[in-house]
Amino acid sequence: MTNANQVKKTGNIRAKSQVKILTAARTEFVLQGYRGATVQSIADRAALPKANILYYFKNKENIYHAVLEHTLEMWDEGIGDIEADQGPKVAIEKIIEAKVRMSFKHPEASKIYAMEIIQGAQHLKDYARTYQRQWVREKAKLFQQWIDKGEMANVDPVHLIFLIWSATQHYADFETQILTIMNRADFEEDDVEQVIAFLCDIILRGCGLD
Amino acid sequence: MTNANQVKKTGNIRAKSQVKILTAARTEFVLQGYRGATVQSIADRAALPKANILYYFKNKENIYHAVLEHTLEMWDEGIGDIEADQGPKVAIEKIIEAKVRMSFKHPEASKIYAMEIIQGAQHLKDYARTYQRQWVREKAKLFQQWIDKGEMANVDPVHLIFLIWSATQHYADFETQILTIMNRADFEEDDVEQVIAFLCDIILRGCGLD
DNA sequence: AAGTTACCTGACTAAATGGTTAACAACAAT
DNA sequence: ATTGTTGTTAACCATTTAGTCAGGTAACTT
Repeated sequence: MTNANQVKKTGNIRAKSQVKILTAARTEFVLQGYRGATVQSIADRAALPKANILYYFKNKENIYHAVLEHTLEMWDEGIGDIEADQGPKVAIEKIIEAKVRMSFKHPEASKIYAMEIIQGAQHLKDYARTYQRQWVREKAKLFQQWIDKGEMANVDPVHLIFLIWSATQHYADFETQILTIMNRADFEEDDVEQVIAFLCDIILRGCGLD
Repeated sequence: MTNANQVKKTGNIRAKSQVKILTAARTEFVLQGYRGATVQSIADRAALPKANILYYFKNKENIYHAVLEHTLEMWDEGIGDIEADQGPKVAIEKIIEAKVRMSFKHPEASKIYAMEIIQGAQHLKDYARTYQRQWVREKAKLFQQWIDKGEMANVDPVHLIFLIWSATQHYADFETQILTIMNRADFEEDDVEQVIAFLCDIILRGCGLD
């Protein structure tokens, strides 16, 4: 067997185990919080002995960091990028759609991130904490240009972004509450489209874009 | 000394200690989560010996329940009630203003509640879990009547309430992130009014109420 | 003054937890 | 076959944690 194959094979075991562990860990961290999730509980959920978990990850904090990192990557990929030439309507629609789809597809990722921020972002490195500042500044600048050109109502662009973020993430983070209020056991396919339609409708009109 | 005075005096010690403990506990629960907050850390923050904490509260779960209950009471008091005869514009303004003020005044309460919901509301009793269903149903009914009378745009009332909740709570729960993005150390008086104005402006217009 | 109640706390314990180690198993390369 | 690498895991340990308890003090009542 070639060296490449060997790397691939061992890499597979490693990768598979890590995915199993991280998946279990993500769930445990959401359900129990950082301190409440024990290495043992993660091991149980992953159906692996505890020592095996600590063979692949030096320690608990490492597991959490890996989960967090994965979450941030997902956020980065999932958030639709917008450009100046497409106009405010398409831009807002793209952001709303991307974020709503992410919320329904990866609620746990959103929850982990939310809990981290709520608790003061103690585990986030500085670059991760300030990363979004640049993102918001850039997008806000675009919105401001559209406002200056009279292409949309004069609303504070930064707060507009907060509004879109909060409204979309809400469906992930407060899943439990929303399902209770809607008297449902689970979300269905239609819900995603309905939420996208609702938010686009009201926010676009709110921006004078109907 | 009369019996009433005795009750008052001892009651004061009890009440004072409990407030001190609950205040410390709330902060610890926010910063460290339920499992991460230790009785010792609460004791340290309250500047009391650990055994004293457990004199006033049977156990850790009891402390948490007391904190949660206090949070729910605050939510109940703080949320402005709306009525049919005032029309949709005033109603929405009242809800937004009440919730934004609460978010800026008691961010910790909002955070505790948010974390509890995110983690699946494991500590909330059934009546607390379903309490808001009735609240939302009632208010949604009002909105629907206004829609039917053509007094506001045809937007889903339930999702409208979710939108208002999420947008307002965001300023409490994601305080850390918002401050980082706005490059600020703290919120100021003006911010509250500005957020209220922004949200009323965009949401009212979104509901066809400008 | 004596008794009763509320309040306070250092010292302790049993259980849980994160992490280590040492021995072993699978397997590929030489 | 031997050697080295990777994966596996039971047993173990030091520390932390929630909660108990016994012995106190202070305040109030009679």
